[in-house]
This record gives sequence, C-alpha cells and structure tokens, in this order.
Amino acid sequence: MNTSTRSKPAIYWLRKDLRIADNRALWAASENGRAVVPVYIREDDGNGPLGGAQEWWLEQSLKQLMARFEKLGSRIILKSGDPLQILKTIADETGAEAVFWNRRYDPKGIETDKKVKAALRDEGFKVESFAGQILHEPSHFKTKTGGPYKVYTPFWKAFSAEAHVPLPLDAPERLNSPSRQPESETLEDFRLYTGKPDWAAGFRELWTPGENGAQERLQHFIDEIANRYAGERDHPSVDATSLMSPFLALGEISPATIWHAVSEAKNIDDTNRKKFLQELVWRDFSYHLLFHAPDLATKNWNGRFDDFEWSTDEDAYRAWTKGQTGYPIVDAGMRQLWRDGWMHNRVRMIAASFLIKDLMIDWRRGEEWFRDTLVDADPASNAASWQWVAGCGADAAPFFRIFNPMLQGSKFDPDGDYVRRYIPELARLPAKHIHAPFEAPYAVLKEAGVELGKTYPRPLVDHKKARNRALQAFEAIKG
DNA sequence: TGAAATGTTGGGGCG
DNA sequence: ACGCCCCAACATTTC
Repeated sequence: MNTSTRSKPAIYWLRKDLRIADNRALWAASENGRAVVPVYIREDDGNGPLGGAQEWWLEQSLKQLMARFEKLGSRIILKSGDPLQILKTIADETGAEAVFWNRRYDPKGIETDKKVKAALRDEGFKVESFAGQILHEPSHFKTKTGGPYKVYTPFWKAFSAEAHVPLPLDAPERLNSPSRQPESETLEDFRLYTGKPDWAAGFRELWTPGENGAQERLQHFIDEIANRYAGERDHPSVDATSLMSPFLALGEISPATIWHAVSEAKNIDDTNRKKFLQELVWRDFSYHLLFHAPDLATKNWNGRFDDFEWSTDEDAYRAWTKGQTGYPIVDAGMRQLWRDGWMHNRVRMIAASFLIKDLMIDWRRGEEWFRDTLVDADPASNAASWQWVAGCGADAAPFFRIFNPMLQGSKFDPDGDYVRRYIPELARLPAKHIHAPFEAPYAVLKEAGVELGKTYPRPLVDHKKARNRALQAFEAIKG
C-alpha cells in the first residue's frame, strides 16, 4: 500500500456543481488516490430552496450523478440540514480531515461558506474552495478607477483582452471510498418532486438533465447550430440557441468547458463564435454585478426607481403568469415557460417588458415567477436581466424602450409558428393576424375557429394606451 | 438586444 | 420646363 491511499479521506461538498469533468474540488479531493466522501446537502437556510422547476431538474440530475459516482467506485451521501453540523458529523464518521468545495457566488451562499470555512478551520480541518462556476472570479475585473464595471461593453473588452480561461480538467477515472461509509438519506427523503399533479410531463419530453445531456447538447450545438447562431438566435420557433442555461445553472457543465469547446471548434466562423461567447460572458457579468450588489434580486440598482408606483392588479398578474394576456407572443412565451420550464430569450424580454411596462407590475414579481418556473433559474442572470428590462439595472435598456408585442411578434416570429406551437387555439389563424387577433376581421376569426373572449382572451390592456401610461408614470420619477 | 413621432429628401404625376 | 403636391424611404429626435 502506498502512502497516498493511507492518507485520511477528504470530503467533497457538492452544490451547484453536479458534474465530474472539470471539477477542481473533486479533483483536489481525490488526488493521489485519496478516498473521497462526496456529500450533497439539502440546506434549509443558506441558499434557500430552489424553485419548483429546478427541483425537478435537481432530482433527475442527482439520480444520474449518483449512478456515475457508483461506477467510479464512490457513493454520494445525501443529507438535509445545517451544512456545518453535517460536515463535522461526516468527518467524525469517516475520519476525514479535509473539506473541499467549488465556490458559489450568490450572497447567501458566500455567507454560509465563509462561516463554514472559518468554523471548520478553527477545528483544525484543511478547507479549500475552488473556482470554476464562472469563467473568472467576480472580483477579478476592475475599472481604471478600481470599481466594478457597470456597462457590459467595457466589461467584455476587459474580458477578451485577457481571456485566459483555464483549460478544463479531465474527469477522474476512478474514485476511492473511505473504509467507513456514513449514513445517507435517500432522494425520496428530499421530496423534490412528487409528480402529483404531474406538471413536469412536458419537461421530460424536452430535457435530458445531467452531465451527459449537457455534453451531448453542447456537441450538437457546435456541430449543427452555432454557425447560424448570430442570425437565428432571436427567432423563437427555431432551434438556434445553445440550451446550455439549465445545465450551467446546476453546474452540470462548466462554463470553461463551453468556452473552450466553442473557441476551438473549426466549423464556426468568427461572427457566430464571438456572438455566442459574448452571451456566455453576460453570465459572468451578471455575477460580477451580483457580487458588488448582493441585493440585486430585491433592490433597484438605480434608486430613482424606488419611488415608482407599481400596479397591484393581481388579476392582471395572474393572467400574465398563465399566458392569458391576449397578446399571443407574450402568452406563447408564458405557456412555453409553464410547459417546458424554459423560455426563449427574445420572448423573455418581450414578456418581461409587458409585465413591467404594459401592466406596470413590479419587476420583482416577474423575477420571482421566473425563479420558480425556470429550470435554468440563476440568481445572478435572473435578477440582472429583470433589472435590465425594467430600466433600473446596470447598463439597462432605458425605461422608455417599450416593446410592442405585435411588432416583436411579426419581426421574430413572422410565420407565427412559435405562437401556434404554444397557443393551439390560435393555430388556424393566418400569419397576417396571428400576433394581433383582436384586429382581425370577424370572418377571419370565425374561419379559424377563434372566438375572442371565449376561446382566447381579449387583450388585457390596449398597448398604445398602456405605453403612454407607463411613460407618464416614468415622468414622475425622472427628475 | 425599441418604437413612435417628426423631419428630410427625392422621384414622379400633373397642372 | 417648371413649380407644386404627394408620398415613399430614409434619417433624426423624442419618449
């Protein structure tokens, strides 16, 4: 027996890094054949619960990851409760004297990790955390005056001027287990997804959660999609986006893996490559913002908006969540979200603009809804993007940039295929009228079997009036 | 990563 | 040939 296998085991604390490849904490924990104790903790505080859609994803992902660890000779321990207590107990049971994890960058996560790290070190443990969940640490980039970036373009310039994204690590080929195995809860104990009612039926058709699914989709994106990304990414009826977001959200693939795969793919031209990498770096930018503004999800970045008078119309909010606003492109998006746990990015902007500006409902209500229903819910991207649309965020769209849902529909879904896919009751409307059924001649509606107010709702608000109302409300806080 | 309102220009019809 | 009007098409400003 060599010295390394005689060393004490190390705990690897899994969080939103549900992968084996390019996993620095796992790599360090299992180095030189050291026995590793992987543990996933369902924390009751700290990071807070995931949204419903993401809990479904998490269950699928954990199931697969546990099987993959088994194949490598290891077993993931599942626990619920306070991380510090759990880690200490497991260390006791296994004789581990080191704890490793990959850093997370949401405020509550940072706080928990700081406390746990300090407490464990006090007790003599070796504790180490690793980068890799974003391309660069959120504090890495600073403006000339030493502050955080507030505008994306300079951030991108700084990023691409020194884009030394670390090369991804290989997956370990085998993992050694400790001689004493701690008790584990079961996935059923976590009660992630009951299946009653089975609201995730649509998810299963569409998604393959887990590291393998992530790698396969990435390859497919590079081979078949990336080279038309710049031109088609805004068309929601077309399969023209990477769909990497849910995999990134739970760390089933590392952003560095995506960065390098896309950077080095020979078949992608420079325009498409750059466009995609810029989108990937938006994710880093959002974490950069969140790091410097920990309350990004709840507080207007631009305090001027604190006085904005939001509407409290609950019926309107409910209609929005259910995809019953009467504006087809908005409703198609909201129904895609409900059915698939995901919404095309172009449509996210349209639906968000509608909630905030046409309905004048607080962007935080939208942020919450998306957080609960998106399989790719991400504390940084979601908060930053909602603030961006609202006009109160960093580098935000000006408030008066109000999307016209009919115009957006005919620009980006010209044939209406996207609307038809998610709003079957409008499927027989001709393209000319599909984005504004309320303006279609009666005969056309009748022919298509549409009865406004019965088979499909009349518009919740008149866009033109709503637009003017929003602009007026904005005037009030402008000075 | 908007849209609408307003301004400008230039070609063609026409008296 | 000329001025006038109309109105796309495009550009600029404003919200």
